[in-house]
Amino acid sequence: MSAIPQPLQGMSDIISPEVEVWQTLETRAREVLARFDFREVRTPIVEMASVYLHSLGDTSDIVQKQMYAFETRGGKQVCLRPEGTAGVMRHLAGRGQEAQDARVYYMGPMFRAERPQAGRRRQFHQLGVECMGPPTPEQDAEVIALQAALFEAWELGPVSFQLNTRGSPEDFPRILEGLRGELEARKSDLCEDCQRRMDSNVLRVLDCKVPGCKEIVQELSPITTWMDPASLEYFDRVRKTLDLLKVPYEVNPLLVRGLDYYQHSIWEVTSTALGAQDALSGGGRYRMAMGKAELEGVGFGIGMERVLLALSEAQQAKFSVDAKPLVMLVAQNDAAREANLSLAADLRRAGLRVRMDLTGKSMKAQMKAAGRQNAATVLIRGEAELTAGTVQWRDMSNSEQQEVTLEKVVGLLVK
RNA sequence: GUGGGUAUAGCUCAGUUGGUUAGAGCGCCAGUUUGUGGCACUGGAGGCCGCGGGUUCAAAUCCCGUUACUCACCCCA
Repeated sequence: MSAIPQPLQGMSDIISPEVEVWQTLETRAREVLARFDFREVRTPIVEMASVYLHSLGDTSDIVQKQMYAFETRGGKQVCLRPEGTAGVMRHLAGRGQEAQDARVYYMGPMFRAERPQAGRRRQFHQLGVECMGPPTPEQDAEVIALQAALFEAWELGPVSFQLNTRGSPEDFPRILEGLRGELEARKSDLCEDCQRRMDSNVLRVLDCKVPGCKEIVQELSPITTWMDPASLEYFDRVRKTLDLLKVPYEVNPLLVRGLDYYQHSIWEVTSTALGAQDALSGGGRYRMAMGKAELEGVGFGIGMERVLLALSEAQQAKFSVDAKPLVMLVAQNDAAREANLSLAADLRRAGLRVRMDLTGKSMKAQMKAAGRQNAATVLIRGEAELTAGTVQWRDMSNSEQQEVTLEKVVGLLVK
């Protein structure tokens, strides 16, 4: 047993019937994305480590300890992508006007070396969207509307859209200073983590789950206190546009997001169907340096594993049963089995899903297999049918059986 | 990186205060008069009880280590 290799920790094979759920989600997503006129971009899974080092913020945990990084034989520092935005920015950087207008999306695996838990894997899959261009509140709202359309297409049930603003980069120092100032007096009442956060990442104090911290946070001034009027005006227009686009949301003044590159609109989608990791998706407007290029855009990433977890069993079953009905060919003897090989070729060419026994099992065993595999139709041939040029057509749902000529079989099955 | 729980047949699990050939259900294979499924009955295959070490006359059962799974923290999708 120990000799058989297992997948790496936090990575797993995705198999039927679950893989059909993935396929359905992906297909529906592509339809929605096309309606908003977004195009797919497929960037490499391995990039130069520098692509992430500078863009995600050097202090984030992702960069500090979660990257699968290694050195190539040529001595290059590379890593498996821990998220999608930076790779897309690497692609767009230096592309001038083309990049200015980009509306792109990606789907695929990301890698972070964390301890796995419910809704968190080391290899996980994200669907991400990046919309470039000048920062307008209307653009932010349109991207949020796209995200809402995705969840609607997936029939995900009730999800909560939570929206907030981080203000402009000019606001940041005032916000951090303001927060630290108000927290300083209460520092000894904060949990250990939050005392550490006061230096490393003050904003994170706002969404601490420890009850004592929550109380303190309630008494703080909202971060909008330290924002420029222009930033507040920006946020108002995002909200107005969302109303016009008929996207329901709620403002959560305590919402913060982990990555440094966000500014102005940030949002999260959560589901009560999930455990501790209840965020299905997170997004926001960002500005990112990539080499000497500076890019700004708005986008979001959706954790596909979490979407699957949030889907009810019933919905998953519904998404799985889209396979075509199965036709099973049953043979009484070798001659019939050989004839069935040709029949199988014809039926498959006609687009039907066909299986047959190739090992010479008894008819009883073949019928049993047909039942187990949920065949809709069984075509049976023995000596009598071979000489007559017919097959026995058995409808497995009601056990009704009749003899039909070979010429008619394809036509009957295809309709 | 930190902490809790779990690890016995393909799957879901029993296994009493350590005791001799390790069990059940489902699934699988074959039969119940030889050209036919789903029900029922009969029989069969399949486990060095995660891996390594220790205690003991004796370990699935007790002790230590290790790996994986799982849940939570940190952090994040």
